Amino acid sequence: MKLSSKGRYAVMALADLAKFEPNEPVSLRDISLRQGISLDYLEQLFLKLKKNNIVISVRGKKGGYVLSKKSTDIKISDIFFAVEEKVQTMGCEKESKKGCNGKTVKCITHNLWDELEEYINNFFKNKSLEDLINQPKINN
Amino acid sequence: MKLSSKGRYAVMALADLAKFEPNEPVSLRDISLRQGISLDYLEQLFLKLKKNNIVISVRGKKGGYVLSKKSTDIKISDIFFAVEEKVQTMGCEKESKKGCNGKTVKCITHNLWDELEEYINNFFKNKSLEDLINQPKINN
DNA sequence: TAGAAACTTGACTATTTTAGTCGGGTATAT
DNA sequence: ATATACCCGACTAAAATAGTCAAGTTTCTA
Repeated sequence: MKLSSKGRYAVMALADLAKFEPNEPVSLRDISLRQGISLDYLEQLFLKLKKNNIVISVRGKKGGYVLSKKSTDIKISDIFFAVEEKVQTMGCEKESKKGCNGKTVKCITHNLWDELEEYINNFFKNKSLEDLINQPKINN
Repeated sequence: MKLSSKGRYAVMALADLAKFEPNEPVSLRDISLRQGISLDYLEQLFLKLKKNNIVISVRGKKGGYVLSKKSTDIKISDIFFAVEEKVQTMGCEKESKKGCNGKTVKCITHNLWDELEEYINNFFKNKSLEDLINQPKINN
C-alpha cells in the first residue's frame, strides 16, 4: 500500500502556493524550483486543480496561480479528489448488493475495507491547507 | 492511492482459514475455491505468512495450514507486515535528518504524511482476525 | 508592437509495480 | 505407489506511475 506522488505533489505545491504571496499569482516555475517538482508535471496537476476550483489561473507575463478560497477552506480531501487520487481499498464495488469476486455474497473482509476507507477519508477531511502552513517549526 | 490486493488477499485467506476448521489443517486449494483467489498466488502469500509465524504448515496429504495462535492475537497489522505490505506515504525517508527531494530541509508536507502513516497503522493494529469473523451478519 | 513569461492541452513514453503463472521440486497419509 | 498438499524460485503480461514533449494561446512590458 503506497500513496502515489501525484497527491503528495499536489499538496506540496498548494502548500507552497499558500505560503508564498497570498496576494499576487505564483508561477509554476517558482514552485517547481522551490519544491523540486518537474514543471511539466506541475502543469498537469494544476490543470486539474483549476478545473476543480481549487485555484484560479492568471495568464500572461506576471501570471500564475492563486488559491480560489482561503487556505482554511481548502481541505486535503478536496485536493486529493481534484487530482483523482481516490482512496480505494477494494477491488469489489463499494455498495454493490451483488457481492465480490464474482460471488453472490460480500467477501469476508468487505466491511473492513469499507471502514478503512472511511477512516482515511476522515483524516483528509479534517485537515486544511492552513493546518500545514501553520505548523510549529518547518523551515522550507 | 490504492491498496493492493496482496494485503487484501492475505487477510481474506486468513479470515477464511480462521473460520473453517479451527482444528484440522485447511488446504490452500479449499481457500482458493471458496475465496476465488489463484492457488499459485496463495502459495506465495502463505510462504511469507509462515516465515512470519502467522501460520503453521502441515505437509503431505490431508495437510494444509493452521493459525499459529488464537485469532484474537493476530492483528491485521501483523498480516500486512508479513506479506510486505508496508503503509508508505512518502518518497522521502521517514526519520532522515537530511531532508526530502534532495533538499536540505524537510518538505512542507513531511509531517502530514508521517501523521497519516501513524494513523493508518493504528487502524490495523487495533483490529484482530477475530474481529472480522465475529461480525454481525456476513454470510460467506 | 515585438518578445518574453506564463498558462493550456493533448499525446507520448520509460520505468516500476502488481498480480499472477509456470515448472519443478519434497513430504506424508492411505 | 500415488495422490495430495506444501515448497520455492523464476518468469511475465498488464496496468499504473511519473514524468516528457510539442505546439499552442494569452497578456504584460519595454
